[in-house]
Amino acid sequence: MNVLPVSFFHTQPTLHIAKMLLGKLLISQADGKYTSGRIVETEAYLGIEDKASHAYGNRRTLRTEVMYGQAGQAYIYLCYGLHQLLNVVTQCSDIPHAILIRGLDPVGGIEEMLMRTGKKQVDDSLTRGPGNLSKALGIKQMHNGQSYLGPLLYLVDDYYNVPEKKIGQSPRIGVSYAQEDALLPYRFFIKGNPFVSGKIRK
DNA sequence: CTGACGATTCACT
DNA sequence: GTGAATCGTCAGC
Repeated sequence: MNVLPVSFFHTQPTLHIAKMLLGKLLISQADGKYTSGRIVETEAYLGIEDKASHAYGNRRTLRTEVMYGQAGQAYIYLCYGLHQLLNVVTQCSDIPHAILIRGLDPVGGIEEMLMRTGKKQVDDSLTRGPGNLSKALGIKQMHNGQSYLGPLLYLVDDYYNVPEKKIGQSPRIGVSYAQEDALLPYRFFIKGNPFVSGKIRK
């Protein structure tokens, strides 16, 4: 059981980090409660040269500033005015890479997740998809800029092993606006896991 | 200041 | 398969 060190987030390529995050534990603290899940789906956004990234073309605004900051922070983006999307900032300052967490296998605090989402029992939709998992974990704007080394957010290696042959790769979801970059295979997922979103799950 | 729009989800046809 | 919900952000005026 080991909290990932800050070096994990800047000493290897972002695409590699996105793949390595599969199987890691994500823990959140909100309203004094801890909830956690195992990451089963991620997407990489490679900053200034990636048309799907908010930082494409080196666009630096109040919103994107977090991505230009230190590795290992959370970048949280309000999508469609409804959904908080949870990212991990990677690479050194001024290189605005990020990884979107898109799917979690629930592990701890499931009762709290059910309360937050208003569900009566666990089903695949509890933490499948970036909007759903943020709701279940209680992710809000207050988590923007928080470190994944704690105390509100943690990424933990509990030595859960994801075999290479269980890892799938595909284009990212919902980024058709990014033209040719929409086809880049920057999405990673654990094959067959029910908490992976989208159609391509194996 | 204004308008268009989105890294989504869910209910409904 | 289609459309509504819903609001912060950003480019352009």
